[in-house]
Amino acid sequence: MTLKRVAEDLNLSITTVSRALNGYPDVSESTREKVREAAQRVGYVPNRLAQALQRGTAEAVGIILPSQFGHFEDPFFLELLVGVGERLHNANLDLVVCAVPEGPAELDAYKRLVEGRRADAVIIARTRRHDERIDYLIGRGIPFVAHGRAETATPIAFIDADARTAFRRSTRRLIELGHRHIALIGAPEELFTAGERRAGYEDALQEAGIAFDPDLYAVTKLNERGGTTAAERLLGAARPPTALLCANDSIALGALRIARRLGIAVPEELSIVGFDDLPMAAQAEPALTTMRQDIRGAGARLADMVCARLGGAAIADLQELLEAPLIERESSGPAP
Amino acid sequence: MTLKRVAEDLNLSITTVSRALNGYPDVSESTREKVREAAQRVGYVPNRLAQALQRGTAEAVGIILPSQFGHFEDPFFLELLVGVGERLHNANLDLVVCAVPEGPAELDAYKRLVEGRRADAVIIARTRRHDERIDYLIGRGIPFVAHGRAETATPIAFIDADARTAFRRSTRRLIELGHRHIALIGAPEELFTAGERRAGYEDALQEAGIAFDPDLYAVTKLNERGGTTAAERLLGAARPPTALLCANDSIALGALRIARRLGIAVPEELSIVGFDDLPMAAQAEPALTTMRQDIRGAGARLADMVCARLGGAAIADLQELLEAPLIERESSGPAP
DNA sequence: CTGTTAGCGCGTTCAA
DNA sequence: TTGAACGCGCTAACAG
Repeated sequence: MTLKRVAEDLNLSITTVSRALNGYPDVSESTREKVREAAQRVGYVPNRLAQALQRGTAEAVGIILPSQFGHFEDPFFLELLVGVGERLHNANLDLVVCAVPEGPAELDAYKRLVEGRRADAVIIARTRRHDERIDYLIGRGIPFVAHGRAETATPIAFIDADARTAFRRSTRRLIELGHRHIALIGAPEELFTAGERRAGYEDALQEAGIAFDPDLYAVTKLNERGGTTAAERLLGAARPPTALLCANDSIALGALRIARRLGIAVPEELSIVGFDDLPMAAQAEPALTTMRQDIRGAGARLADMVCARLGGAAIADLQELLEAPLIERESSGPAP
Repeated sequence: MTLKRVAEDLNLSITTVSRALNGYPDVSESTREKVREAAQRVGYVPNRLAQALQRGTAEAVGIILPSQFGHFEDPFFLELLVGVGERLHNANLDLVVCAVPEGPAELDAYKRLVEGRRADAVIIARTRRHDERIDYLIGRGIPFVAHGRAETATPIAFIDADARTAFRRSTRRLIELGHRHIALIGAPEELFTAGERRAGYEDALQEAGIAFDPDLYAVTKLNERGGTTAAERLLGAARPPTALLCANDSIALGALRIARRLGIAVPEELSIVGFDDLPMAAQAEPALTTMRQDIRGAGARLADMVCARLGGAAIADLQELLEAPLIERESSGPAP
């Protein structure tokens, strides 16, 4: 059903029908009513593609889902997606999702999205310190907002958890509990957040006069398997740590499993702390101490920010650093 | 960059450029090369909106993400999304995702998607026995494929796990292990799969000459909390079951937690079996016995099926029932 | 208040 | 082998 057919039915011009439906003031009330009624009756719905072409915008925002081969995806993404999606839906914007394998294909997907005019703006997640996606978007002048920060020449719109503060606080708390031998299982160093987490950890150590020990630092992918391998190595050392600070909950859960397998009691002999507060964190045995991030809320804010950006808001007003409070559960306690 | 500008640069007509790029035979090789080179150089990418409008198709498929208020989402969806998304991306189709709260808004979202010509076809998941979304799509003649079956007057394109067979097999196995008191924690009965799961369970009971006992049957939402409340009730009965068959892994994980809290040893005193084989199933303590579903693979097949459907394939050729093999881990064993 | 005209970027007739 | 002209469905400038 098109505007044209509605117009023919009513013996009116296409223009008048369009104006009546779009609430223009210069159309008589009686006509407007007639048009409204007719449109309703025949079930007229505007063709968004045509609208978009005419307006020169896609009325959509894009997001890339980097899929990992052979691995289950991070539940993090689904929450983010739901948060973003619901809010965009209310703003009458479509969400175009591209799932591509992690790697170079990712950037191509962004290009296709924006150069094919399929999306007016994009959202990017899991930012890297030097992020070619961001460089590309800045270079092309495409509006975007990021979940996470990056090292860029010009400022970007972002929302991020203040991981540095959170990790400093958590490390401090562990020190307070008597731990002196605290290991960090960090994220791959190309991720921006990896540096933040490590910095927070080092801040606290320094404040307490504890030297950073490279033997107590490991780096792995942000999934459970990464946690198991890294924890295995750290716990098998001559002087194993009494506490394990993990870059995210998946890693922490992996560490928990290794501890159990090695017969190390948690939290009596070893404290473990995660980050994210995934649903499974509270369900773990023992329940995982972690730092909380409201992922769905962040998604909603990201959607708001995209809208604002499309509306011309300044980047400086679109930068948010969120608290990630420490949730102490059963997996952490006094040093042995 | 538009076709027009490329044409102007080359002193050719828009038509010729279009044809050269789209591989029409009636254009000289030399012209084609020149055009290709120029397009490449200026970075021409066709405007998909314009293409879509012209062709009368959206070159996109839609999918709805039903979000649950106050609950974390089922990881199931993310896997499905990745499977669908990757395959569609390769087919050069966009995936537009709508996240809406579960309920009546869901149907509206579908309407917006297809009536606004934003999607040529849709994918629906978690089908209900009487599914108004399916009725609507059939009524409007919109191509769609479903993950799961439904009771419909006309056949539909679907992919589904053969839960009936899987549940029969699992129940049989438990009987073989000496269990006679087997409880089922089923899904909400409006879901098609709920009936299948229960039927498989009943099939096996009947084969073994065991009467169905309504006191050993509970129904809950497909999440962990549902599992805890249902298991609590079942295990607190006068003659508690020695085995718990759960509609999915989330429920089973909830049941596992309750068993632990009640001091019931698994599998020595109680066997627990799930469905889906989520990543956390293998990580649970004890590792969960479950029935495996390849969700990402199903997503990929769904994408193929949508393409086939859009290409005019018959519905009868687009119906797949997949095995869900029993994966025996540590949470099941001989009856006490 | 309403209609005519033009054009968004593209594919596809029909002529030349 | 190429180009001019038309239309997909819609909104907006300009007349009347």
